[in-house]
Amino acid sequence: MRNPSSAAKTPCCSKVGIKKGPWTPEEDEILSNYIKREGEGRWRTLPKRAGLLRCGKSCRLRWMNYLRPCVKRGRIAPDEEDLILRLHRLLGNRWSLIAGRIPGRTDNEIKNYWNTHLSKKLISQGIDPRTHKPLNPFPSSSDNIEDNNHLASTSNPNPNPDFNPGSLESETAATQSNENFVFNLHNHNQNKKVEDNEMVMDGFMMGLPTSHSSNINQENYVNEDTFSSFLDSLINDTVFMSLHQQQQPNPVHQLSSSHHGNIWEGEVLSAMPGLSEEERALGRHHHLA
DNA sequence: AAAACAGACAACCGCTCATGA
DNA sequence: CTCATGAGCGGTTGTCTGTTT
Repeated sequence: MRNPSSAAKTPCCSKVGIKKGPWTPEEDEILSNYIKREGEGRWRTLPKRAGLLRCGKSCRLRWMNYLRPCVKRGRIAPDEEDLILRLHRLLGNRWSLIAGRIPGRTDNEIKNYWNTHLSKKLISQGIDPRTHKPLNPFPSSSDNIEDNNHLASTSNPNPNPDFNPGSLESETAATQSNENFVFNLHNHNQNKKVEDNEMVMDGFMMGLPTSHSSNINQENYVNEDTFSSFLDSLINDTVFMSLHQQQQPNPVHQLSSSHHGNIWEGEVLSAMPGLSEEERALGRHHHLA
C-alpha cells in the first residue's frame, strides 16, 4: 500500500482537485490535441494550459505510453519477446534502454510484460529471471544436469561450466569479460543509478567487484551512436554466430541461434563498431586494472 | 448467478539526474 | 556553488477483466 504521508513530498500530485486513476477518452483527446498543437514538454504546466485536472507527470506518462502515434499496441510478437529476453540479459532492468531497441514499445509495457509473462516463463524453465542463470546450479539427478546444461546453453549469460557464483573460480572469462561492457553501459546510461548494490544485484553484473562502480569515469565513455550500433550487433544472430564460430571452437561455448547473451571480452571489444584501437586498449586496461 | 480469485496492465510514487538562474 | 525546476526511470500498487468455484 502506498504511504499517504509520503504524498506530501510530491506536491505536483498532491494538490486538491487533481484527478487520479484511469484516463477517460475525453481526457485523452484533450491531451492529444494539445500536444499536437503545442508540442511536448513543460509537463508541469501543461495540464493547466491544456485544461486538464491531472498532474504533469500523469500527462507525460499517458502521452509517452499510450497516446504517442508511434506507440504500437497489441500483443508482443515472438521475435519481440526473444529480443526482450536478450536485451534484459545484457542490460538488466534498464527498461527504457530495452524499450529503445524495440520500435513502438514503451518501457512501461516491456516492464509489465516482463513481470507478468517472461519472468514467470523463465522461472518455469528453471532460470532465475534476474540473473538468467539456472535456479539450481547443483542438480542432483542426471536428468536435471542435462536440463540445466540445455538451459545454460540457451539462456545463461555465463554458460561456462566452471562458473560458480560463490567461489574464486567464478571469476571466469565469461564474468570478467562482461566487465568492460557493463562499465560502458553505465556511462551510456547518463551515469544514472551508479550504485554498488544495484550493480551487484544485476544479473549479468554478478561477480563484478563493487569497487569498480565508483570508479566510472569518462575515459571509458562510448558515445550514443557507438553504443546503439553495438546493441544492434548484439541482437543480430548472424554477427554473433559468426563470431562464435570464429573464436569459440569449444562446443561448450557454442550458443544457440536464438540465445547468445554470453559476451566474451574479445567479442565485446572487437564487436564495438567505430571503436578505436586506443579505446579497445582502454577497455583492456580497465579489465586488467 | 454470484462471489472469490488470479492475471494483466495502467497508473502512481519516490527517487535521481540535468540544466539553468 | 547552491538551489529550484523539469524530465525521466524503475519499483510498486490499484483497478479492471476473465476464469474458477
